[in-house]
Amino acid sequence: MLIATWNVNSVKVRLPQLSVWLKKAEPDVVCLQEIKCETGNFPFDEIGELGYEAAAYGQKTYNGVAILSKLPIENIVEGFPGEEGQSRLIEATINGITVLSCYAPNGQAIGSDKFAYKLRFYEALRRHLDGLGHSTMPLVIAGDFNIAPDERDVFDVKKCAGDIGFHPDEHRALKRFTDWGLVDSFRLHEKGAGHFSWWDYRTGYDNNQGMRIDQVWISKGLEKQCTGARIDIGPRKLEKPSDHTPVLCELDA
DNA sequence: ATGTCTTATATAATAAGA
Repeated sequence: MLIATWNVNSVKVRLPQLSVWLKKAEPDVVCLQEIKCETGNFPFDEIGELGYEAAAYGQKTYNGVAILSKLPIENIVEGFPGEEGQSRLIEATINGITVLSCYAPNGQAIGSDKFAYKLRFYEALRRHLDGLGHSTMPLVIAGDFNIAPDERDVFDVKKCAGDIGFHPDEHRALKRFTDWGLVDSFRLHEKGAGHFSWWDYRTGYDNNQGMRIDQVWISKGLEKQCTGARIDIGPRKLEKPSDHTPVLCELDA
């Protein structure tokens, strides 16, 4: 089962690129973030024509998450207690695996109200996993976590140190969350630095000033079944790209 | 500090969020 995550930055604007990529990459499951539309405005018909079922949880203007799947989607749960009115998590069962699409808060600036919300969100996310069960269960939580896990995951350690997305408070929050029993599937297969999933529109893509802030986290129970993981930079090079590009994880499941 | 993109409001620039 090939599972992917992609922050599309508006599913409406990105539908052409999404359509092209689904046909080319043929993932079985795709977690989307920043769909930026109300649930009722999600392009269910267009996605259906491409061979995917979809579960969406959106809101006006901002945020919004979805799960696309070639396999049947069951037990859909929209949101969780830590979202504080923002559509940032959707959960479903696919092929016996609990799949969550997650859009963690950006946090804007260190010390801001939005930064405090980001830290609260992570604490609530951990509590939510505790409620779901033990890490021996088959679970995948994929999305835009708005944190680069370690020094290999930013374009310039000195420049990024202490900035949003690479701050010690964020690393503590991420660790507390992943200590539930999650493994960064990308790092099971790639140990090197300089592999990014997001590049700021303002600094551009060409100089590779990116960060690896999108991850497919898998439960320890699934670790042995993870046969591959990669980032597909193709969509970031297209016309009118999202600022993020898809991250993929292959599971023998 | 700057750069750009998307959405909303409202029909032209701005603001907010990222």
